[in-house]
Amino acid sequence: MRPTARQVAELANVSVATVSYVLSGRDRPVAVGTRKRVLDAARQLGYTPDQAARSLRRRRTQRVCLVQSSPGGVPSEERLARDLHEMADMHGYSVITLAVYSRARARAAADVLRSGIADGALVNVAVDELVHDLLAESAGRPPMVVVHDVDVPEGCDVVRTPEAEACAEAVEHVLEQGRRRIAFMAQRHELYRDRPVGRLLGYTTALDRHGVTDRIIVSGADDRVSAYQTAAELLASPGRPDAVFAASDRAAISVIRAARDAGLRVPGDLAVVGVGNVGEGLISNPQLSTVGPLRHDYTDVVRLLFDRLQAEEPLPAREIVRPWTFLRRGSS
Amino acid sequence: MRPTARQVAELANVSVATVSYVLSGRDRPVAVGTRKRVLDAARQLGYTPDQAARSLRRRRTQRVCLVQSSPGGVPSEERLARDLHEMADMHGYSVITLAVYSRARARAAADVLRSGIADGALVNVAVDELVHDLLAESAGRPPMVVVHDVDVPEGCDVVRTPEAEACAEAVEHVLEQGRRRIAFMAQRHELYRDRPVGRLLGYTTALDRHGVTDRIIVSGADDRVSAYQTAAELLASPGRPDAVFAASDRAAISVIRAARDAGLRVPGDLAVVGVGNVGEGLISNPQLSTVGPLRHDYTDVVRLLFDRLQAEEPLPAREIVRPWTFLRRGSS
DNA sequence: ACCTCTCTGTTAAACGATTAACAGGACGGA
DNA sequence: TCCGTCCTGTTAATCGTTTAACAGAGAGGT
Repeated sequence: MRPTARQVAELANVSVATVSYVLSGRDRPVAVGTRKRVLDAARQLGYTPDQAARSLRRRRTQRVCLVQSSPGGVPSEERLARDLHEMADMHGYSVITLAVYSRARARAAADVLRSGIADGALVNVAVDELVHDLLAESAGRPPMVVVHDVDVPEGCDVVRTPEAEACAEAVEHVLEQGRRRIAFMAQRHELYRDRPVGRLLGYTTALDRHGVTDRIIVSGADDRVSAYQTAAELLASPGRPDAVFAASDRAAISVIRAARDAGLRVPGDLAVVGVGNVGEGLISNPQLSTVGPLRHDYTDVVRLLFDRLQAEEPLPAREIVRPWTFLRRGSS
Repeated sequence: MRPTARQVAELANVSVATVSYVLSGRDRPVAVGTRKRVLDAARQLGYTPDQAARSLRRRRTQRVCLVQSSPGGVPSEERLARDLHEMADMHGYSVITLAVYSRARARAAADVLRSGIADGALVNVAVDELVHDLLAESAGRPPMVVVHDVDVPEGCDVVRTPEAEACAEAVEHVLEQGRRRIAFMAQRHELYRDRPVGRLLGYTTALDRHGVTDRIIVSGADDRVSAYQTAAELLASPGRPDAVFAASDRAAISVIRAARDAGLRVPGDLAVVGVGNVGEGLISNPQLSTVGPLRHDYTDVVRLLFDRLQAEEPLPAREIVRPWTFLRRGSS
């Protein structure tokens, strides 16, 4: 059996209250001799306060929740996870990860959050429906920071990213090079929507503006291997495109590889643009043109959450806009 | 304030015990009419049982902990995380992620685990010291599954991977091609040990067996970009190697790129072998020779943990060996 | 009529920590 | 001497849920 505060108290010859005052890090004064006896006893027994009991009483779990489409994932999510973990460690919080990849899971996750498993949540899910299911009936508890372009309930902060406009800029750039057969390689979730969103929206917007009606939309941007295969097929087809705008950098890099393996010159025969501004784009050959955030770290986003956790009284809803930009490099 | 069982009980005109019997999913019989009243009241109030209170009373958290070097990370860890999340979801568990990247963090993580934050843990940390710090004084609570070649205390399962032998095989393969200037690109943690371990051990073993004394050990296998830079420098140096054994596939792929960008033929001028057998190796040009696991999923490992959680009485310690093999492909 | 079951609900004691309220001693000032 | 204050420790209520133990009402057998 794990040792309890009671056993520490008996060994140190004090009451459990005193044990708690010594170990809970509150500012209740305790005589140095007593404090030492308690600390020694605690060490001797290997005592660590029970989290469940502490959470129940304090009404704080010292945990934050990261809600993602998948555990791990693309580099940008990885960075978000890292920044969250780092700040959590600094503040003595643990991180609980919820993977939300279906509506059923989204509803389950909403329940889990409502059950008080964490003091706050950082929601980084791209799909509208899933975000809605998560937020429905949440009524701002626990407080959340939502990284998505969506209406949030009271008690939530939101981080918006105007991806579409930056993507449109990138596509217009290749249009201005005179290219007309421009393909878009989409992420799966973009294809199953009633209207274009995000990166796909940027693509269609740019084509609309230039009066180009020819649309070549393929899937494959979700992982490297399927991106390569899709690109290989696309480039071998009769109406081969002269530009590919891929919804992720890792996909775009696969497109470059497929193009070179097919004997095409980049950007001569084929312009390639990715999304994400990942470091890997700098070591591809040629270097990858990309659309991405101006800042790579998510400390501002994470701080939003911890500000709310630290605050004594409810904070007003806040909003962050993370600007994106088009970076022309060698591949276009 | 969140609704409690007490409020549900009042609304349904029953006692809190009955509410608990209805909602906790135990097999205590409750009359259908009563059950319905309780369910209706719970739904109406949006009631979800408080996790902290439930955990305290049941002495189970319904949580498992994943301890990793970094949140997210390399593809193989990603797969482990995914498999863990999937099985956790199936069993109604949540996953809590602990990032352990220093001894201080390892000790902190050990405390957190001892505080009963989760019912069990899956430890996937490569560095000996960190694993030791984690397991020290743990005394098998909570039960853990350790993916590392280490002695584990009672109540822990261990998953061993004979990486070194498979890596030696790969290096011997390039030795048999007559190559003698074979470089090893290491992960950071391998370089700060008093004796060679894992992949580095395989490398030195193979060279020893063939009487080759020439050792070229560089770092850079931790991420793509530094791998590329390290390789570019290495290949431009006077005593250029004729083979590179990289401790990860992503690093190896960067080496191939660097070689081709430097005008070298692979495998003619330079043989390249990676570690991990990642899907990306199949779309590189040439395809990447690699050392890796025969099976890619970690369901067997994850099951080890959940068997232990499900078991009524303590289970005997178990051990899994995950075989590795050398896969010769185009790059060597 | 009486006893025994079964069925279904309630009472109340945990679980282990936190913390408001209290208490006793020491000390100093008037 | 008396009173107020500070210092340090204890008592006991509380957080919300679970669950063992109990209790009352019918049913059914003898």
